[in-house]
Amino acid sequence: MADLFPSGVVSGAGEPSADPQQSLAARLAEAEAQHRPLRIKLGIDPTGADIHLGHSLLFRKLRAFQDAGHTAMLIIGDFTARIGDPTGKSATRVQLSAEAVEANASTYLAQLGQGQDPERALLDFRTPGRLEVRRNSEWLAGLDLPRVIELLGISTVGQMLAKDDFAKRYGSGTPISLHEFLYPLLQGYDSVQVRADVELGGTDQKFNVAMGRDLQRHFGQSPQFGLLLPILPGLDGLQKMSKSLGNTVGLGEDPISMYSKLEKLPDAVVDAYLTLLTDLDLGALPANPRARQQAMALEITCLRHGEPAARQAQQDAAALVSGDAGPGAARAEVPEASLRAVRFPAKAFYLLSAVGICASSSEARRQIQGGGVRLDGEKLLDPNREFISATELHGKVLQLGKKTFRRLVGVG
RNA sequence: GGGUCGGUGCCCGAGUGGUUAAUGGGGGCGGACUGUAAAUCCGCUGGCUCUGCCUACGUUGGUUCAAAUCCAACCCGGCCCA
Repeated sequence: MADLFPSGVVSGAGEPSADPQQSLAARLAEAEAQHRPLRIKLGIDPTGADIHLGHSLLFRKLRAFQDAGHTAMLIIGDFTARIGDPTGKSATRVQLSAEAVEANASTYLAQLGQGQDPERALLDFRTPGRLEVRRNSEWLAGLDLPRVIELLGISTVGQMLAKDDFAKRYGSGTPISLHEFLYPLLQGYDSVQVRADVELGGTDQKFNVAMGRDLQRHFGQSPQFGLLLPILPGLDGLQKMSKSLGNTVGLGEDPISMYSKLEKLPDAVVDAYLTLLTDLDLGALPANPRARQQAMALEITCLRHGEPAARQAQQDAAALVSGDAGPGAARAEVPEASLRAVRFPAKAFYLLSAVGICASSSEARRQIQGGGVRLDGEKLLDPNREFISATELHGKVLQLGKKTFRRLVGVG
């Protein structure tokens, strides 16, 4: 069975026992004795549409529990998402509509492998009893004031201010809205509702997970075990992987972009990726940093897209960047960009933005002037260079910097 | 509710009537170097099919030939008091 607690990956939250692994083991033994599967809670926040590698680490673990015969309780935080996330910088954030949340939720499930080939799916959607998907609006939307007050009474301001995020903001004079205090409580209440035995989360979730334990105790349940996984560093190697930081690799990304992002991951975090996202044996891998990096990129791409696609991506990525980008790039698989929306005659800087390589035509102009743009391997230096028709550009590869490529395709 | 300080570009943060898309730092992007890395050095970092034209310093209105800079009201926040 897949290891439920690989070394260095597990830490407990609020367990009396000094050894977290031991108390998880106790939990498992207890389930065994009672002939019942453990209920493993994992909450997801359907605020964005994409799942990235940082999330997938949690799902991998959840899957391991499923494979060991336990029940995954996937909680979609549709209610909490609608109000807003307190850990964000701006307290007032866009309130998502119910429809938007629902749309995100189904995109999530699709990415997790709902209705897909079970081999490639992140979670086991098929085996009966292995997965329950719940939305927390089921029990949160109807909470009445007396119950809310009861929840509020379980914690104290002091406890709330002990939470890292709150402590920082309070200390620095950044506003904290009262309703933000409700978050940990509501999230904890989810644990009560689903009678979670174990809650999975990143180490940054320690506070919330511990709160869940308090609430469960308050409501007469035996408190869940918090299984806290390390936070995956982002592509910058410094901060956590997070969409708002723009340092993510999305599970939905094509093999090439996935591979090429990963192969230039900072050395310092390559091993973290290997341990957290793959089952490879570190000792068996090449010691050379570059080779190791590539092995990691290949394996992760492989897990998601299958070996043939991953190998192809590796080759293509090499071809794209190798000095003679021209012929190499012409063969390699490059995302296509339609010229349909481009109005001809088109000046170079306009083309870049119209095709979506640059965010704006002004930026495109700057990039060209800065020498960062190539057309079929040839440096494009005049932002005002005019192209008269789509046929002139059809099939050519437009390149920005070292990693952005688009094959231009004309109409028809 | 009262007092007080403050709201500047992705972030932090200068600027307090007049050669301005607005000093500086961070981040980001591009170039050189390299291992498609790190470190280092250099450039760029509002928008627009752009030799010019737009829109920008919480919001709205006002005073000025001229405001991010002065005035008023409003909105939002920190701190202190109640």
